[in-house]
Amino acid sequence: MTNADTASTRTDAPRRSRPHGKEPVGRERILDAAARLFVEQGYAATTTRQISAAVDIKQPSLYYHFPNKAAMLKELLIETARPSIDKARELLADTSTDPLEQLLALIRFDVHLLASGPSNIGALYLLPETSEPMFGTFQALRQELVGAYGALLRRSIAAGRADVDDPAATAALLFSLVEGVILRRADDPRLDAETVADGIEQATLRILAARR
Amino acid sequence: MTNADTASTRTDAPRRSRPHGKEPVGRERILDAAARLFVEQGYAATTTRQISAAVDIKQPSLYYHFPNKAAMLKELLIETARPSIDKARELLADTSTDPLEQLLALIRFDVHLLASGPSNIGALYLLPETSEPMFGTFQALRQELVGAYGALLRRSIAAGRADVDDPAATAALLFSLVEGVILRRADDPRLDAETVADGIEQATLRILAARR
DNA sequence: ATTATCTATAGATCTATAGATAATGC
DNA sequence: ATTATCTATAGATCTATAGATAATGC
Repeated sequence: MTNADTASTRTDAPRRSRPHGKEPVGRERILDAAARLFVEQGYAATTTRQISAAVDIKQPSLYYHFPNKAAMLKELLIETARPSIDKARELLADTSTDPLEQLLALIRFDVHLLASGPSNIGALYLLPETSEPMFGTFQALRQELVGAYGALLRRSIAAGRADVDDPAATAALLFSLVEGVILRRADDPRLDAETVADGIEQATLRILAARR
Repeated sequence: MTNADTASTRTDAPRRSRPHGKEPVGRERILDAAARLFVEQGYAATTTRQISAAVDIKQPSLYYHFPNKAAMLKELLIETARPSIDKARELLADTSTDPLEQLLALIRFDVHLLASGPSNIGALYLLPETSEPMFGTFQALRQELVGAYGALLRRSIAAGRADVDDPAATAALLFSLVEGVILRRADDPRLDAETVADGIEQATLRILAARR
């Protein structure tokens, strides 16, 4: 990661070998292809051969980049959840801002993440395989995110910015409202992220009996 | 299906043969076992051998009851969606009742369906395989249900019982709020159906700026 | 005769490993 | 020497069909 002393040419791309006259495929392109296929067909129904064909290499060549198929899904799950987690931690650390606005910001951030990008990447979260112990790191991150919704909601209530009966249940409900974007996008792939975010923000304000 | 003239004994169970001294397994028990496995492991990851073992028969014996594995999922999807569809049609046909109360009744009905029962049966809806053309009948039923949410919401607005900007988007949002129960139940298997239904009803009333 | 099962198995995969090899960078 | 690929293949499935057979109901 420390390539400060390699900044010699115009490009800062890592210098790698290029066998057979082509650029090496690299983990990223493989993960992109795997993500698309996992989302469309599911994890178990996607074969390593399909993934390799999508990036134009032979099936066993995948194993140079990943120890096994599950490692691809694991990396995808964690990398997809990472931005939300980072955002949540950042917001939680800042106690000088209106917590209701922070909660709304986190919700908008997550909605954009789920409603943007070429494929419905959030659908990875819905794969039945994600509940297997091997993906525990991802599950923990997702629970941390639910926890952040709860914490920001409790702070909002304490600040007199929101009024709900059961904060924990409401946090879970808001979270499922956000993740529901995955389902809505599956039903209608042309959903506009901004429009959906507006609608969910509006609904959130009403659910919390809040106004800005 | 016409067994009116077979009502001779105390039991009205269909008379079937019982090979090997045991009761025949029957489609229902096979479907129950398949549902549980599909929900836990996913469709593709569940083998016909696992299903047959769960009902204590050999793998090829399944093919006496079903032409193939997909037929099991197809029947499960349609049968699981059926009660909601029936309820929705019944409500839509009755134009003499307050549409807001009808919408709330449909929502409660669906929440109970998704939050009750021993296994998270609604998780079948989230399987990536459901989007394949072979399950088009199920997809159509599910869209009919979304349509019913929209119709009842528009009637509620027309009756001055609800106030929202974008009825179609709000209907989709409410629907995803209800289906979100599947995700919440996956996170916390001990969820109480009645409590969840109360919370979602409360949230719905606020989202619609309605009161009873 | 019908129902519901069984055994045996064909044929088609699928994941992952072993070992060879070509291009690259030092 | 290292990187990133390839070919060949082992070993383990997995779905579905064919054909036999035992229990049942008429």
